[in-house]
Amino acid sequence: MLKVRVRFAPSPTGPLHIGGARSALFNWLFARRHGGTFIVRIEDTDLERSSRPSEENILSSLRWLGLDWDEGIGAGGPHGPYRQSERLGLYGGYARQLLEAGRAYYCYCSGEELAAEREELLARGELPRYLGRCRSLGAADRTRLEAGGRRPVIRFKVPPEDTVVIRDLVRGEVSFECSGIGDFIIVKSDGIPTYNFAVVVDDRCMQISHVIRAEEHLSNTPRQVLIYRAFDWPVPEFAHISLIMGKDRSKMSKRHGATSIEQYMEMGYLPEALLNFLALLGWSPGGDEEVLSLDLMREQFSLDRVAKNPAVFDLDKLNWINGYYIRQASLDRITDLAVPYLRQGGYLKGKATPEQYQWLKSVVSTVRNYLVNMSEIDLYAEIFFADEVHPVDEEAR
RNA sequence: GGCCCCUUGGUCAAGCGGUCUAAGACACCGCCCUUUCACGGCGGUAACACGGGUUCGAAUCCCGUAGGGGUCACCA
Repeated sequence: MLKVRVRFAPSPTGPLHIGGARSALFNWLFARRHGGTFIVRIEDTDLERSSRPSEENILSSLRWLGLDWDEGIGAGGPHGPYRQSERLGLYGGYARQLLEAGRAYYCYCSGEELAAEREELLARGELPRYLGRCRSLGAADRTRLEAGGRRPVIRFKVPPEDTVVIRDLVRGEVSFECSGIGDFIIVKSDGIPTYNFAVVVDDRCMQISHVIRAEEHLSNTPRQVLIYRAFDWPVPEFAHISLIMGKDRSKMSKRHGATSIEQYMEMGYLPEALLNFLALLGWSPGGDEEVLSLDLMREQFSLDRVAKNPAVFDLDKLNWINGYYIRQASLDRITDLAVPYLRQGGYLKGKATPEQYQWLKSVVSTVRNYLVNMSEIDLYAEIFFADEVHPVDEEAR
């Protein structure tokens, strides 16, 4: 097998969420399993929605989880920069190549024109897609349109009668007819590449061997393959992992409760428990043992044991795994983890004296069997700290 | 709606044509341990979406149907 190089390439438009963390984990496991390289790249070509705080949240969540990366933001590497907004100068040259080869063209259609075309197609019961009005614009047309103040986008010319077959490592062969794909935009009118173009250029430049990502990208993949073909670049292997869904079987979102890694951290979930749980959501080890450390998982991970069907996020099971890890961890560690919650609850002020710390340890050790996450220590700690105890009845006493 | 993906207990899942009267885990229920609760131990309820094929034989292969999901942006 060729050298394994995989990447986690989030868009910094919000905190790292459960699904993203699982994608990162699978990439990490795959890289570590095969002695490969794990790269973290930031896809921030959407300047409007991207933000530095989101990027920082994603990176710090990744670090908290213990998913370290070999190349990328903060780690450097020979293929940087690893933030797309800092690579903007690079994409233009590739777009020009496509233009010169006749594989792409300038398009001056306005938003209104596009919307009208769209409606017309819909009305006729046809697939809404760009019909290629600007495909054969001459130089004269272009100067005229530009004189009129129009800024063009660059569209990729999709070969009409072609079929794209993707060999996906988890889904098998998936094929798409090009007739269903309109000429899509690769460079926006402000000169910034779109996602479908930037990923391909970057994955090529960074010599990515396996693209492991969420299933929502599956239908984008044929477009990307078309670009690889146009450049005559080797196409990487793909592995599309199913989505994680909420209790109601729709895609996980805020209304399903906590979705960001940061929230779980704040509630007192242990990183290894979260990782263990996430790995089991879509991947199963060969044996019966389900409590697995990162080290064990990296030894056993393989893409052909990744499930095709989407998985429902089951908080009960996460709670069970987390409780299990809390019971297994050393008392010192659990006590340290408990301190911030006790302080927050007002049971502890300032730094604990050695005597207090011993007392805390004994409290933690008697109470830890009850915990599902560390923040719950607050519920059980009161009785140990209150000056007076008020049993509800004789039995409670 | 078009295209694409998916379908084993409430949930995660094993199973990759016979060993399936279908594993394991979570949740639930019961019993044991324990002065109580928790932890732990033991046991139990509970599933191959449906209909056609193929085959001596199908949870496993093929085709439909139904259901769920994703995607169709100058977002990623």
